[in-house]
Amino acid sequence: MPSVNPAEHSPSESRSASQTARATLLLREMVIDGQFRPGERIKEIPLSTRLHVSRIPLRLALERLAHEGLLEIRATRGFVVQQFSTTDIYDAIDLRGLLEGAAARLAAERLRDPRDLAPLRDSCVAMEALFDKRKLTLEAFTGFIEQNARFHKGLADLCRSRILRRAIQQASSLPFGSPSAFLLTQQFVADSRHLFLVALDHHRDILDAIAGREGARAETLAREHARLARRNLDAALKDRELLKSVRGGKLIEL
Amino acid sequence: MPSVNPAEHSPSESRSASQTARATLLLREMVIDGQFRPGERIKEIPLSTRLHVSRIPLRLALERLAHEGLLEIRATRGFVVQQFSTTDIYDAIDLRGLLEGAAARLAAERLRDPRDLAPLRDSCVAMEALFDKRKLTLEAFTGFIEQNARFHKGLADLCRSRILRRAIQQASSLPFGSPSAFLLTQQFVADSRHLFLVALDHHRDILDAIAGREGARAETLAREHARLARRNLDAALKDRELLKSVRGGKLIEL
DNA sequence: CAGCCGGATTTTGCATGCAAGATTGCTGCC
DNA sequence: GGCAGCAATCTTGCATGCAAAATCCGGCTG
Repeated sequence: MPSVNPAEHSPSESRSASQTARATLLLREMVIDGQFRPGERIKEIPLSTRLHVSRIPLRLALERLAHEGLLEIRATRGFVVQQFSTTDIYDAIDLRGLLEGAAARLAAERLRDPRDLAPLRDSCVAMEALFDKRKLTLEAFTGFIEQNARFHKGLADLCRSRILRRAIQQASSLPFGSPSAFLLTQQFVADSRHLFLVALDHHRDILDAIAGREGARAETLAREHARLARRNLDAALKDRELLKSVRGGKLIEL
Repeated sequence: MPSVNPAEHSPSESRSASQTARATLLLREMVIDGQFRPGERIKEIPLSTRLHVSRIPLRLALERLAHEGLLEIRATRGFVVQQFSTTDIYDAIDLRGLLEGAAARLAAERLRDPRDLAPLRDSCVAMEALFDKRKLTLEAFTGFIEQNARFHKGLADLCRSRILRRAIQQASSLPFGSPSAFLLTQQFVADSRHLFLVALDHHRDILDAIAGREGARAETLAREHARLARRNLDAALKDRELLKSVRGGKLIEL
């Protein structure tokens, strides 16, 4: 067991939650970590002993991950981990862009009180503060990720559409569909400063468009903003070794 | 069988499939049929005896319907049926329009062999044939629904994006998100002929745009096409009694 | 030598039962 | 009379066990 199995360790951390929640968390990490070969049938009994849960909560966890899109339910019974082509990933990014674009437009159209923009504004201000130092530290890096998530969450909330918010969440839970995808590795830290500055600029523009109730502009900007993730993907794809260290990289078929 | 509970009858029809599949089917119908009050907590044991399945497959069915968006998982344990505002329904329709628009654009952009358009073309031809008679019969009505579904399915397939196809399917499984929503009742038959002719015209235009590789045009057309469903909703909303007879109408909060 | 068929083994689907947690109603105190 | 605390009951979460279905493997036949 070279890269250790988290199930064997630290059972204390996640013991409080339900078995199903634990199994879901652990299993998701295992899948994303590439501990199953794509196409390989996942057998319940060995997995349940490995995760220290019984088969019932394990089954529920498998179902949930299948709904997320990480696993596939084979007609002839059994779960299999999904493999993703680079096209799939591009499509997932564009899908999120499409949905976030719609959210931005709706946010502009349905905005009532400008004070509702506070979460977005705060995120921008906080990000700005992170760039004070000339060099990007690791804390600043993780702080950026955090504020980025906050902005995107705030955008989804602003559209005042449960339906669309739900769709965005589902699209973001898709592998590589998250707004922070491909940013979650330290190797990029050195090159990331520029990217982050551009992203912040995008955020400011989107905020400005919503504040000015310019729906079409907000939509276009948010849609294009998602394509920043493509750049990261392109960078990762250039170096296979790097790709393997990216979260979920082992699920990409080359 | 007008409105009786299907669980009590015809256990023969769905006996072959798995218990979970049966439970999912039956439960979905019960929920859409309004047999639970929105906000009411669904108790597993009485339901399981009523559906003639044990709690394990019932639980799985509940989870699936929750993922579909019909049920909500309450934090303090338990499932509850969702209620939908008219805004929710409008948003669901627009979401499908957004996604189908993207699919139409991709279909135009990624089209290789014009022969791939055959499914869409066939659907249009078949629909046309249904209008031969001056008056719309019930068979023609159901035939229209069928061909409509075929067209929309074909559109999703043409975009060559698993990710987008998946998103469309999820959006369409949302209550009232289906391309045939609000058409599934006979009361509308009389008024529907005009609507159907318009829909067929839209389909032809979308097909034409894709065939001509006019991505932007195809996107706009498909997006607007979804708004036909809004008209049906508006018609249904004018008459409360009518609304209650529409599939899923009892889930709408007024 | 390849393909097919049948039995052994594995694997999943599901029912039952139990224990922990939530809910409700009652009682006693303020 | 209202509220807090407690207890009884109900409800869900989960483990175990069994049966059916699928898979695998070896032998047989063409």
